[in-house]
Amino acid sequence: MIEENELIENRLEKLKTLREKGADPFAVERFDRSHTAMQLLTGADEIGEQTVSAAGRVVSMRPMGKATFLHIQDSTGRIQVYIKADTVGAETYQLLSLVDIGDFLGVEGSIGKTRTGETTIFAKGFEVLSKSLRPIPIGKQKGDQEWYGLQDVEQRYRQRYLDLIVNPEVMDTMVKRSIIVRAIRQFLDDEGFIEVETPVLQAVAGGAAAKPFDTYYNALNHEFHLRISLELYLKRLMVGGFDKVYEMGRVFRNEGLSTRHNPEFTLLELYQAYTNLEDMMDLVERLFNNICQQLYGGHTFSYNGETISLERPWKRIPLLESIREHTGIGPEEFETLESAKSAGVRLGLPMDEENTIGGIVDKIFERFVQPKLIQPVFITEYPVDISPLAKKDPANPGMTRRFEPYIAAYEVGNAFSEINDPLDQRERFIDQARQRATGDAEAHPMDEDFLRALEHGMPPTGGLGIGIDRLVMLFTSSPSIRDVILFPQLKPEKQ
RNA sequence: GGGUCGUUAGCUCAGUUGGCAGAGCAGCUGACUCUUAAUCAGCGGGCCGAAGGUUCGAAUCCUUCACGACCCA
Repeated sequence: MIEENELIENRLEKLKTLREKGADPFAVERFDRSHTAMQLLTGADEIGEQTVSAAGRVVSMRPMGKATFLHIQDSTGRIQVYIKADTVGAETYQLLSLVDIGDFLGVEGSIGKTRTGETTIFAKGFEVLSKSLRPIPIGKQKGDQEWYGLQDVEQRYRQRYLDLIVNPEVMDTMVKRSIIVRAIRQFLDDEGFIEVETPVLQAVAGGAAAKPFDTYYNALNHEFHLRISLELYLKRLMVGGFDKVYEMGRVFRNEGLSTRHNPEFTLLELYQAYTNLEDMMDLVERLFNNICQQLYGGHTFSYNGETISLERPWKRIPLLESIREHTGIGPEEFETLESAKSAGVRLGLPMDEENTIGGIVDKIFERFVQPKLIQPVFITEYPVDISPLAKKDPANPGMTRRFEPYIAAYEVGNAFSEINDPLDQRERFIDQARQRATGDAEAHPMDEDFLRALEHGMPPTGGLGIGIDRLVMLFTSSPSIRDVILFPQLKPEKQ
């Protein structure tokens, strides 16, 4: 449905005329390109006299009577085209008056430079390959400073295709996202990991502290949930005999939206038998350096003006030590719930809803420590009550063998030596059920099927999870998760 | 969930104390055969997010709602 609008009517009229002249743009099926815009711009000298062809969207037009300059844009860049009535013939030239900014044009000609030195296709002919019936809000520079383009963030998200046409940095970020994902797969494949796929629809959604999306499967007459993590199914595979597995997939959490949260996001989880969390730290360091190498050719990159160095080894510091460092409150104050609460109150945090020591520690850390963690650091030793799937630390009562890597104040992962003691795991689930009963909707649900798997025996295993979206934010200096997701969640428009 | 801000032409934005709704870009008509997101002359284009209220008079003030951004929980 196209609403009445003068601009659209004009273009519909032009389309009609093109069709009458036997140049129906929508009848075209293919066009042979010899080069991309970038290849023409960088390789003009080697190309020499030969005839080239290129295609793209018209992004600017400067008609000057019987000659016209325009730019076409493809996924690699923009190149100028010069079309002269004498060269292409008067009849063909007249078709140009039916071309609008936004249309797709195929051009054939020779490459050269204009008087002012811009590399340009001097057209011998052209073809309209598709017509844009709605105006494209392509920006324009007037004088030194005035820019016009697509600014409205809501429209940029709802109509991302326009954003991609108009704002080149969006395409750039998404290409980097692809490079990162590819680097991860390549790295893990080279390390001998097997990529697997596990169910998205789950009867029990576990593996993380989050509320799931609920749905209903008619054929089985049963309620299901969209997964909130990959963890419990991948561990079942460790029971089954995989030594090294990973999955990179979409998970869903029924939570609010923010610059760091989208309800669906991409999670990488991997598990490696016979390794512990020190091995996972080693893997994280190597993986991040590998990504950085592929993106920027070294082990440093810039995040919002800060230079981040991924050089190994990264600093390691226990969670409670990091809190002491930044608040002066020592580990001894977190031994009882009462003193932990009073420490929180002393720091000015509301403590009404907190009912576990781990919860209070988490809150204080997030507020006072996390923002300071710019260079890479592994925070280690997390309290048992907020780590229901991590092995207890025998040397450190109340703590688990767990770490989270932080870079540029981002939590970029979560890893631990996995619990493989089914008796311990059952106790943790029971404890979580107690928290759930007191109103914590995010406490981990009991999962008897998973416990049964553990009871068959799982080797000692190191596990690691990495949020891909935040990783991309980190490596592309993106302030919002919406900048790294092509179609971020929005409320539907009213009809 | 709470707070702050935003929503005006296709796009980017002005709009004074409440007094005829504007500009640039693009669009249309014309001129122009090396322009630099051209230049020159002219012309169109609006449910001012929605609904209610105050007022002689509302884009502007008040209320509610919708959508979005940022901050906080």
